[in-house]
Amino acid sequence: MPHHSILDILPEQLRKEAMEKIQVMRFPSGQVLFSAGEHCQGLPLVLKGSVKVQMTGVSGHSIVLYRMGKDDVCTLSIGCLMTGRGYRAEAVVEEEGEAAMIPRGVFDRLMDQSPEFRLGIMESYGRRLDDLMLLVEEVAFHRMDERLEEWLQARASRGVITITHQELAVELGTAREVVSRLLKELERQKMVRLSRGKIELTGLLDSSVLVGA
Amino acid sequence: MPHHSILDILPEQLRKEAMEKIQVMRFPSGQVLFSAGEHCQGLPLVLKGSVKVQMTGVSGHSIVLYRMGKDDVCTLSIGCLMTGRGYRAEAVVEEEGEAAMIPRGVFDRLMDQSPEFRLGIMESYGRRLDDLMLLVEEVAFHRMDERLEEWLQARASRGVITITHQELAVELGTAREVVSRLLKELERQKMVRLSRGKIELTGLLDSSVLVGA
DNA sequence: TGATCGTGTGTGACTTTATCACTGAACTAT
DNA sequence: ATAGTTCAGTGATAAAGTCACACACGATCA
Repeated sequence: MPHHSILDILPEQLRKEAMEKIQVMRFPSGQVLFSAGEHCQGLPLVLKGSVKVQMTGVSGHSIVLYRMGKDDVCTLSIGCLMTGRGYRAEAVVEEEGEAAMIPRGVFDRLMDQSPEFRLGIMESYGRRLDDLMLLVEEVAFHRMDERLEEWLQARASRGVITITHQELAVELGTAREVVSRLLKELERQKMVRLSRGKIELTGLLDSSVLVGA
Repeated sequence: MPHHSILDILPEQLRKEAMEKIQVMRFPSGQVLFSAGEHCQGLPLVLKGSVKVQMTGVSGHSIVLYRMGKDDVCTLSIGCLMTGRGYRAEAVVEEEGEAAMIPRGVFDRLMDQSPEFRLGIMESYGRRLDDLMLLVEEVAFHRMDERLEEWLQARASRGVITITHQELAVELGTAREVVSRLLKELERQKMVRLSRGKIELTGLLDSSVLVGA
């Protein structure tokens, strides 16, 4: 029995009807849920796990746009579902999990019948828009060293992160060399310890702590 | 009698009801429709003119996120309307025009009653999301000289553009000095002629013409 | 008809980031 | 152990961002 905040708020009758037509899919870490150009079959609701959405530019470079986790709705799919256009980005599973697929017909019906469902969808859209606006500002105006430190902090203020420099470069939308150099500098400052495919955070001092003091 | 594609497709009955509660506002060039932090009173539908939406980062720098023109819906307002949060960006009128303001109650009713209206709203969201995704890619991976040339081309492939370097910098999300230098370089290449507050395009050769040949 | 002031533009010096080209180190599979 | 693959480090150079300041243009006012 799939649980998702946007389904749980539905009135009993509608929820039951919807449940019957919803398929739950499991996805292993690393699986590509959809890639650029593909067409959308239904609206995925993330029940468990985490998925990153990234796009690759004409330049061939990629950047991570946002992540989806439990109780998220795949906002991108809504647009593709309603307009029939293909995806512009791709979604890759980071942490294995499962999603409920809402077929087009059920989606239309829920949008029509349930103000709660509509609100959920609109909120999801609003959040994505916000995320992207913030990302634009981040990419356009923030220094790479600060962005890298923030990323590391957000991921784990202490402990070991398993990621390659290349993947980290995609997270930040920069080049692998840049990440390597910045990390080396952090290592010289004793803030991290580096090894192949791993970054150990040892003494990252969040600069905002100093500034905000 | 206001005309807007999302209203014109409504069934007669609903359209009439809506029209009664909609206020049409005129706005002069330069007017700020809303700014960051403000709360939203209703959903603006652009009937005429053009509006640019820009945000200012913590750094103090600004960047233009997208533009709205005839038949556009102010997507940002939807989110603010439904969640009650304040705007994160600001909207400035570029070309004087007018907008129809849909009050919250009418918006809710239209969303509830009209699949056509819903589709229009969702399409609008989808387009914005696409715009922003493209912008992220553009900002993260494209060279400034190319972006500048593209911007000039898109604006007017020939003729005089009235804009300051500072404003152009905000369009591209960069610094004024960078724009000044790139423009000077274009002037040396006889592609533009510069004067205070004006850029005359003389012989801009779109590189895509050459590449695509 | 200058003098003055606000705004826009030009530019040097320097830092940060991106790109290119390559080396070597670390894991994997045989 | 060896060969192949993926990751990481680094020098050289170009592009872009930052800082500081000079100057140019146009409006206004005495």
